[in-house]
Amino acid sequence: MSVESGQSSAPAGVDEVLARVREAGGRATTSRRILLERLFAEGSHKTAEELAHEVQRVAPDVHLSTIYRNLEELERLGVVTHAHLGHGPATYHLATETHGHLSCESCGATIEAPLGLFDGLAEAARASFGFEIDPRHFAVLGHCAACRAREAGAAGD
Amino acid sequence: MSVESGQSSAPAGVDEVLARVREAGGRATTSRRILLERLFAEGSHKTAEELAHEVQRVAPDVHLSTIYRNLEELERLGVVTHAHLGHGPATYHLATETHGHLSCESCGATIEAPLGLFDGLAEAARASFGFEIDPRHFAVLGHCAACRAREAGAAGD
DNA sequence: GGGGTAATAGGAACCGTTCGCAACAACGTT
DNA sequence: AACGTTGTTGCGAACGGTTCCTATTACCCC
Repeated sequence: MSVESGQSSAPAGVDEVLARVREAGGRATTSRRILLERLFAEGSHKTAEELAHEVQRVAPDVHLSTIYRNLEELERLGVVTHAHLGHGPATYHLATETHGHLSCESCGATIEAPLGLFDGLAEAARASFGFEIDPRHFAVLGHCAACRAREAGAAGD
Repeated sequence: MSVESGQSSAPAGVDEVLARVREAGGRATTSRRILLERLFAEGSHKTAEELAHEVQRVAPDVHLSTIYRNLEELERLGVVTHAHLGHGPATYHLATETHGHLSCESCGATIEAPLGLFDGLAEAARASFGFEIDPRHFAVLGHCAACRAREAGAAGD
């Protein structure tokens, strides 16, 4: 059971995505192009607002709601995914970057973990409940090494 | 490393909790008592709004913000915890009921999983990143057996 | 039972996100 | 290259969930 319904492998560039957008009956608008450029630029886990600011540096009139709408559409096309890393806004990144998330409840740091890390839980959940976990959409919370050290040392807990 | 910091074991009844509230300089108000009665009544994973409705059946003037404030206070005292089971509002339950959560992205069903289920992931995360997971606060999302069967059959995916 | 103060009702404010609408602009057609 | 179609945009209002503010209430200690 692999993930291959509809869109084959994810496109490697802005123009390819825009071509796909047009195939789907959409239009290659400037705001969409600029947003895609930002998404293809390095640095994952950007919130809609961060992306909006980046886009607005180039095209100041692009509205936040446009960012949301475009992200939604790109997600529908399988180009983009979002992840919830804890409280606060969702973060968006290219669907090509596939990984799970570990997010520190103390400092907010996020670890991108290979999906293999979750195999143990995946098997256990499958065996016990027939439940198939997906560690990509919601992060698994906890405490990172640094914060654990700090907390253990300080509180004497 | 067990969980035993601060407050010893959780109290077993409304009055014990109220006693603890008073010890901490708080007051045993009626809204607080009624809320606690609702929390000790069976049925976990209630949202603040659901609890508000239940409380208001007895005391119609209790305001939602009061519910939130009391839940916050009770959480500070270690009596109550909340969990995020996906999108939507947080759910609250007594801190005595300790378990992780598996939540279905398709149907929203929530499985209360014994913490042992997460041992595999816990070890892997510890070994790879020094990260200590906490599966209680945020659910691990995925797809439950029923939805998987339905989706596999229907979509032919 | 009176005084000090924690807690309350009520509502406004907040954040992240979605929606409705009139104006716009991308694209295929001519 | 102008045209019409219609997907898209900007804008603001609305939304759900939660927190904050303020005057008033009611607990509790004495």
